[in-house]
Amino acid sequence: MSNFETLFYYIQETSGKLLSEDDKHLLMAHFKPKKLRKRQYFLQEGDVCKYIAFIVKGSARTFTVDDKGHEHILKLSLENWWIVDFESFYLLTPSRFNIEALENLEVLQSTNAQIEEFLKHIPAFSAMSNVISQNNTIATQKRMQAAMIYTAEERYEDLISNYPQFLQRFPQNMIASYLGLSPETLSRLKKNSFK
Amino acid sequence: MSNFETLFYYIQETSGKLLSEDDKHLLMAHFKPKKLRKRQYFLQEGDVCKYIAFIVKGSARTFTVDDKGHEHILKLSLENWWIVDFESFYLLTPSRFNIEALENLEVLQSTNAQIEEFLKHIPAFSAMSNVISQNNTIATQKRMQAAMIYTAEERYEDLISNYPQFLQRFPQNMIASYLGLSPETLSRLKKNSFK
DNA sequence: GCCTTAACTTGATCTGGGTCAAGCTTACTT
DNA sequence: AAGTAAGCTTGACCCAGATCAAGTTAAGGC
Repeated sequence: MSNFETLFYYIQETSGKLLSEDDKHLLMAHFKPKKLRKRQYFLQEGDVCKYIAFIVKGSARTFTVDDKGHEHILKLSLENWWIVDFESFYLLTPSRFNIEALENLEVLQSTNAQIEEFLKHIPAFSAMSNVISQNNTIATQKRMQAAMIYTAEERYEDLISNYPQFLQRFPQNMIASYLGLSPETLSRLKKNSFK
Repeated sequence: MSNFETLFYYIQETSGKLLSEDDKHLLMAHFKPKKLRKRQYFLQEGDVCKYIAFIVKGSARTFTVDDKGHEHILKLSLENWWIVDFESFYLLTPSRFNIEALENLEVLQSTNAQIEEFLKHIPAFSAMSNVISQNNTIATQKRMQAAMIYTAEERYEDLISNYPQFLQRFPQNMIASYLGLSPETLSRLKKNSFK
């Protein structure tokens, strides 16, 4: 499956609508393939996030660095996910986040102006956008709740059942940071859960 | 200003578009005014959230109860906010949340099916919906980040500068729960910040 | 206006998870 | 294949914020 076929398939699956040939040509004209090597940055703190990108292959992390120089991972992303800092992308403000490739990364990227065009002219794209924002609202609410109520151990078990791929694809210290834990705590927690 | 005028004004302000007379009639036909007395529930855990409501007057809290019987407030809502559990509302699943009036509450409520109609037929409504979901995405991302990085004190100061009305309208123990703190901790924290 | 209940404060103590440090393992580099 | 770096584990210690308890203030109900 080519990069674009992956995107087309994703849009149709998510929206429940078909793309016409015209739709596909429009998407192909305005989504640009881009490759990043492991450790390269898709977005750097302080820059405006000009692009939104669809991951065709590889993985990435979105993180901030606090005053003490500690990194905090807010999001881990795999194939068929979007990477972007929405705040910066919509409002054109400098981003507070970094987005870094954790493996060699292949994406299809586009700008805000072009996305507006897609939303206006491609019904499947606009339906997809609604579905995503709906899912997103639900997921963040859940994660919020999880962060408030659950202990470290419960959050780890939650991750295992909701995103088992993460354990294969991301090093443990990244998972720890994503869960808001120190690497040491996650290590100990795993040991105890097998007793 | 009548209940509906408040809603019309809100939609126009948020969307940046005007409502036609037809639009207004459609809204008036399908948003039902409802009053709840202080302590009454708009939504109870386990029920499906059939309505979304626009607060015309009063305030509410969205909270869950954990295994130990402790309440956790996820959201505090005032005039010109919406109350709903999106997950339950969209997916028709039983809600894990309670939504309770903290003051006598006047809302305008509508169902999922009717909202779909508004989105289809009223451009200002659909634009408003996009703006809200955009703001929502940004706000939750910020709150997520805040929860991961900031100390209790920093989160409290953040609340003071972002939502100063909250201090007037909500009792301190509710604010503590919203911030993920025990009432005792918030009390101590306030004392120290005035030293 | 009195009484009950809810909200807030203050102190004493406890604990989950962080921090620091050192050793161990796995995996890229050249 | 050896060398170096990155990731993981384990132990000792520490601290922010929770919990428990008791007293104080404020506010709704009749």
